[in-house]
Amino acid sequence: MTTTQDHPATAEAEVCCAGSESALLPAEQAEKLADVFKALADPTRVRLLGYLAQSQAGTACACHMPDALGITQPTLSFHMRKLHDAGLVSREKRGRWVHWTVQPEALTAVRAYLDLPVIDASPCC
Amino acid sequence: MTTTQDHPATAEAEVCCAGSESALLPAEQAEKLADVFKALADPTRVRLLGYLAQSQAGTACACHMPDALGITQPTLSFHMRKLHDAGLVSREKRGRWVHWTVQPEALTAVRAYLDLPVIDASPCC
DNA sequence: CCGACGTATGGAGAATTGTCAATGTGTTGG
DNA sequence: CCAACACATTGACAATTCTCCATACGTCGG
Repeated sequence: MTTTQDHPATAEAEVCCAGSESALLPAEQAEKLADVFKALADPTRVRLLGYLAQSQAGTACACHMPDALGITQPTLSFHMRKLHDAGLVSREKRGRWVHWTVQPEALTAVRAYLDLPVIDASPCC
Repeated sequence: MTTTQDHPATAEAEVCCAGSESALLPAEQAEKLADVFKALADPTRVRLLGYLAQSQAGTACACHMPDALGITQPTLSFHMRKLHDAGLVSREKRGRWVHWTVQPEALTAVRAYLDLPVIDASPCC
């Protein structure tokens, strides 16, 4: 279960650079980020969310969701549930129809993560 | 296989707004985006990539990858391969050790997608 | 050249995911 | 009140994913 491998000597100059020892994201936070990424880890859902975002006010009725996706109604329902569970869209029932709206706020954490502020090259290795 | 449901009449005012008919992302493009999201759809990989990004010049040797992850060496190799296959990191072998470097360019498409320029509310529904 | 080391790969098993057909639930129109 | 509709849920199945152990591969030190 142990991964770290001892370097021959910490004092000697090694092929491998002296460990930068940067911090690790807390497990809980990493899981929350991964959950959002999971919700987007399917082409159909990527298209559905993109479709919604392009609609007026980020809202569209499910009945407008294109047949071009080539999926059945239960499958569409399945995917919208995933997006909803991840907080990416909100659900509003108007009569018989369900209207979905993008929740852009749900993406702020992911966007911050993806900015990945890489430390510019210092004399390391 | 058909999802679209006919509205009683296109002419009549319905509960559901007149379809915004926005375009759908091309399947190929949606798959490429989903592939990157898949690579990030795991807490361990989210932490690994974050760790790399925080290291000097976005580079770190695998031997520095923290034991705190609680995974075995094959599992670490498995995850790094996923990140590599998605183009998120590059691999460079220096002697016995492998050094990984973040490839921030691989994220530009995803970042553009996540900007989701929602059209501000027009009189729709 | 040989043994130790860092990493990758193969195989196996449990868990999760995506899809569909069939069915259930709530709403609307006649 | 009843039939048609919009959507959700269930159950089933194939495919994928994550994890480990065992082992193979390439490289370095002695």
